[in-house]
Amino acid sequence: MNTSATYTYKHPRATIASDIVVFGYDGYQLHILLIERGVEPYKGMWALPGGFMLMDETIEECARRELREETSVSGAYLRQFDVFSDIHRDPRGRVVTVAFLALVSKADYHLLAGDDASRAEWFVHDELPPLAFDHNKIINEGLKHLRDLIATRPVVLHLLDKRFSIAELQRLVETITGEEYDRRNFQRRLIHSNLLRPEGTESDSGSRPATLYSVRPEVYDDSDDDFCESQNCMSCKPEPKGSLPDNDIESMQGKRLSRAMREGLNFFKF
Amino acid sequence: MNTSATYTYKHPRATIASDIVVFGYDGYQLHILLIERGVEPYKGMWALPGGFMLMDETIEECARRELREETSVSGAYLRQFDVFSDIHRDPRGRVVTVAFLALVSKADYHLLAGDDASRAEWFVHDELPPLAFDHNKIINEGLKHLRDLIATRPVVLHLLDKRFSIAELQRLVETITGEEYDRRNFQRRLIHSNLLRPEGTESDSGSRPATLYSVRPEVYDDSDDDFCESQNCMSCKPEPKGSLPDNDIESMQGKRLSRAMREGLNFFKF
DNA sequence: TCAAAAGTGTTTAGATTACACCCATGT
DNA sequence: ACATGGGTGTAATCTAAACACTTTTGA
Repeated sequence: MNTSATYTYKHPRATIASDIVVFGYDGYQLHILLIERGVEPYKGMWALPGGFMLMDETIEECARRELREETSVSGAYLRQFDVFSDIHRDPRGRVVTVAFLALVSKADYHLLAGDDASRAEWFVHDELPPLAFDHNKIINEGLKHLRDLIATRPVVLHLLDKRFSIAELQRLVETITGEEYDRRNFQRRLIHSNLLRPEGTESDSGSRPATLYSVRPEVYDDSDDDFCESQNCMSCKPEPKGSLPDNDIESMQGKRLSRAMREGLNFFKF
Repeated sequence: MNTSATYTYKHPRATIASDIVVFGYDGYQLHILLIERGVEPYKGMWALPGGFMLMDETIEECARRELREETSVSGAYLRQFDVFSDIHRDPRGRVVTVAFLALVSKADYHLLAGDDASRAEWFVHDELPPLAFDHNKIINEGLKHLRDLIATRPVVLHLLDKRFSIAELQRLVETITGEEYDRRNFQRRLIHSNLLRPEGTESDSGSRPATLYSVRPEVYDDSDDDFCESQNCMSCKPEPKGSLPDNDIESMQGKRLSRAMREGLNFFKF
């Protein structure tokens, strides 16, 4: 834009930015997406994708744009989770950053560094390099938030590939919550949950191939970046009234489902 | 300060503010604290307490300061819950606001309007006057957040007076969640929860006086504006090892407590 | 002695856990 | 045929909901 223009105000103002903690899952390990900074400060160091808010965009739009520009990731599930405003958190001056969480399947993206980023790479979530700014703190809070979220909403599903096995999902939930669950109970719970639709089977594998599932599209409604608030969310309606999808509730060995199950919520609070 | 000084930057900047949704409970109804604006814009209209962030304070400090200056409320439980950044949300220009939740017992405060506020008053949470800016939206999100929070953390306890009856607590939980619970089950659950300590009884009442309780101080640790993360939180330790407080778990009619109960979490998800 | 709200005990439906077992595949 | 992980059935345990009943106060 205009490089010589300046902007003058009666009171000092901080700068507003967004930083995004992008979680990616590959069926085995939870990763975090980092960029190598191409400009000062902290040039050459790893950092979270993010950047300054423009005057004609909301902070959500800012997060989405920066993510796209710096890493080529687009269309991800995004959710604001905290604000960091320590006075000296940025050597350039007063910068207040709004932290976002993004959840994607690693398989969905080919990373392409751009803009202020000279590289963009996935790191296993607990093997991170030294980070610029207070990004370590931001990531820690992001992990905490993800743990909280998983107990309330089926957000983890965003981390899975289009088609996935229940074992993959279990590994994911276990790394996030830090607990272990009985393989067999976990399986039954999910198969009967009405959240998933079977869709083919694994190829190779050295053992019996697992059934692959996809998430019933009605389960999430991202229009508001939130779950289960649409009228069409079958998993959320107490009584679907009409005929049920494949997994007929009543046909299941005569056992009834828990309320939590029927509602498709509170899934991963084991 | 210096009234003629100006501040010049190379890029345009938004202003950062905080707004606080203060919830107050009086044993019967949930209230929200509003101020009458004493300055333009929206002069004379009701609004949330809040204001611009200064350069030498964090956004949390800003929220606390504005709350004190405009309403004289101090020492409340405060928690950031959302950021509002719509481009035209403030007629004065681009203002991004960080929304906070505050939880207090109405009895603890004598309101005293000050600063930009000409009046400060409590309103029943579902009988609010027309509000300035997008404050209606902020309050709605605040209520949603409170509902989410209550299922995860025992935050409601902050809304109660030092000493309270279980009936008061039940009314509170019911207005927040919008559900009704069996009085007797609710009672037992809480009495056996290990969260409360009996402390005298109600006076007058027209019927059998209720036992009053106070919250065991170990239950919350506000140092980080968060619960149950201190080493001293007895309710959170899986096995307190030593001797238990009054409410000995094993002595309770031989019935064991649920994990949720023992941990003192997930209390109000009925 | 009655109304009104506090508080206790017990039953039962149903949800979760633990675990034995069978199945399908590659080597 | 055996190792490996996928998937099913079921008994035992635990939890939460429903509700009858007793207690304590003021009028």
